[in-house]
Amino acid sequence: MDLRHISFRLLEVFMCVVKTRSISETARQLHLTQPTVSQQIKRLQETVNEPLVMVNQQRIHVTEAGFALFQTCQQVFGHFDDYQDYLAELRGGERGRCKIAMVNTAQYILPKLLGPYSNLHPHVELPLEIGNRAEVLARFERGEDDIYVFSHPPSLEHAKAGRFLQNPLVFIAPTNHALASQTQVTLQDLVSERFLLREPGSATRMLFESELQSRGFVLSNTVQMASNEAIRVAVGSGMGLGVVSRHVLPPHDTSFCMLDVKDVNLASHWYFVVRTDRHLSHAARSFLKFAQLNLEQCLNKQWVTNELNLLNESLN
Amino acid sequence: MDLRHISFRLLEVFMCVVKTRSISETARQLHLTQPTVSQQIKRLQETVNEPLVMVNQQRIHVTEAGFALFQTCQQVFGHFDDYQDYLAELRGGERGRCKIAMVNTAQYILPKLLGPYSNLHPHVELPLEIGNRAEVLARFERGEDDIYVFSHPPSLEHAKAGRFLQNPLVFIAPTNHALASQTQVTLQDLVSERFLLREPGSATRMLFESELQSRGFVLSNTVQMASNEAIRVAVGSGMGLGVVSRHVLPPHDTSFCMLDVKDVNLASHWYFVVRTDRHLSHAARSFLKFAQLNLEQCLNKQWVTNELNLLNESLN
DNA sequence: GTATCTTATAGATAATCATCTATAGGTTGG
DNA sequence: CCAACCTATAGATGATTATCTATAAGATAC
Repeated sequence: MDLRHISFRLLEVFMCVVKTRSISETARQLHLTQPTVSQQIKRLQETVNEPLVMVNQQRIHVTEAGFALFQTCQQVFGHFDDYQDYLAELRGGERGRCKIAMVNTAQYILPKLLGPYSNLHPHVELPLEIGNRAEVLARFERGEDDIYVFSHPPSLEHAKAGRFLQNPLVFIAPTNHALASQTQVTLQDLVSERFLLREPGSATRMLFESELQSRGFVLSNTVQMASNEAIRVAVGSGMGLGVVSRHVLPPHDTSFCMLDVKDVNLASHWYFVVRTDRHLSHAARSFLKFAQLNLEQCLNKQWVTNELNLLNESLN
Repeated sequence: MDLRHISFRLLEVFMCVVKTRSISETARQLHLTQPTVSQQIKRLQETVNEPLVMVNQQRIHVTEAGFALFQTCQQVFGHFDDYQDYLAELRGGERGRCKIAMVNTAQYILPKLLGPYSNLHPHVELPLEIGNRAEVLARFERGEDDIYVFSHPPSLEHAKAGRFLQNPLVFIAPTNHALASQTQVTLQDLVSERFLLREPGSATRMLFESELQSRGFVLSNTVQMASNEAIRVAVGSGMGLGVVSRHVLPPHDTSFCMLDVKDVNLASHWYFVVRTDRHLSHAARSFLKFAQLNLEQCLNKQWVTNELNLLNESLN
């Protein structure tokens, strides 16, 4: 039995014949002519190499083999119906996967969106990738994920981006540091301090360094630390100063304080970025739509910059 | 999603791509060229209207929808594999149906074959139809069954028959009847007796009546009875004489006896009859083969006339 | 026995399919 | 950077399919 050239149409016709017990009636129901149906059945029988229906007195008798095939077909179509349902859920964003790659710092704010979304769409998988800017950029280049979260989006040749949150960088110092109580601190006041910085691939570091460079400053004393937490704790312990995203700082930690630096504004924004040359999963679209509508509820309104409507519209 | 024009071949190709994660490898395995596979996948995706695989860095990534379709296909092919197995059993005669229509009298002997056969092939359905000759003949004309059991087969224009058992008709009388102890009884001695006969459609009756007619006798006193058992019991009770198949008589009943009629030989044979213009089920073939090989073991050898080899050979 | 229904067969045709070859444009690994 | 892969696209072709119309032949019903 060579199934290869059997189409689902053929099975559909066969099933209708079994159901109606009539070639002519099948032809009428499926808007075919009677010879067409006769011939289709004949071909199916030749493929299966077994009589499936037998005509007796103008009445169709389904053989054992025919009935068994009918049941098989019912199950097969059942599976495809299930698949259709699955697709519908997928397209509705109720099911599927939305792979998000984000830079380290984003992990302090994105969960505030992901949590509510996940509660609303429990069947959507949300695998997260977290890395520094360089790593996420590499993933972006390879198109490994659906959504990328950057502050400062990469080249947008094959991508679109939408801002959704301010990302103010602040200088932090130990509470007992000399500069802590001073107002109107300048960059000049800071460069001689020891700075605790993330690794070179980090966006925060790059932003800070480009500011320094453009203003002709060079740090004399830096220590590299692997994470924002490490920096925060180290600063709290008096090891030096730090530059971190405002979002990284827990609200009630008194072991450090923000400096009032007057001549530096390292504000940037968080962007959702998607590639335009890759298919975007329905779940990802669904998440971005959700973000657009729920940013203000999920995140501190103070920082929200909701430009996702533009992004979402351009994705249609 | 219009499944109608999707062939199983297409699904096969798709499954291979999912398994190998490679278009080229699939082409090699299925003896196709790479563009063919590419295009097939493309067509499938257009039909489903959803990306199923995505190519990234020369590596194929299967989407959610693609993997779900793969699983659907696996199940679908599983069902067809099951169907194949079922067909194999059907063809081997281990499964299926063998519908047998037999004349009343045959029910005394056929079960002796059916029992052992059924034990050997427990999954074969053996629905039996029992009627008098006229009724079975009507079924035969309409081709309602696989095998018909007749004494004296009908016109063999669209049928073949094979003898398998003698069917001697005997005259029975009450044990205390005057003729019971007489030897060399003649037909002439009998015609004035009251005869208990089956209905006109019965083969036994027809055979007896044609014998009477050809010899110019007419029965003067007949009573119609519905079954062989009724006749046997009525004869035992002294109600009259009977003509019945030898096989109908239980071995140890002393309420009646067979007469020694010298000038009448109403012997006939049982035949298995099958139509040649209808498909014969594998189970029916299997049963006839079984009968050919086991007649002597299942039935009293004294009466067996095994000509089923000819019938079976002509059915190939 | 005729009108009406059923299925089967033959012959024709346009659409579709399954393929191929040739080619182009990316990736990867020395 | 080149050779060796990978996949995608375009264009061509023969085979197969899905249809149809016309017709025949058998069954049914009044």
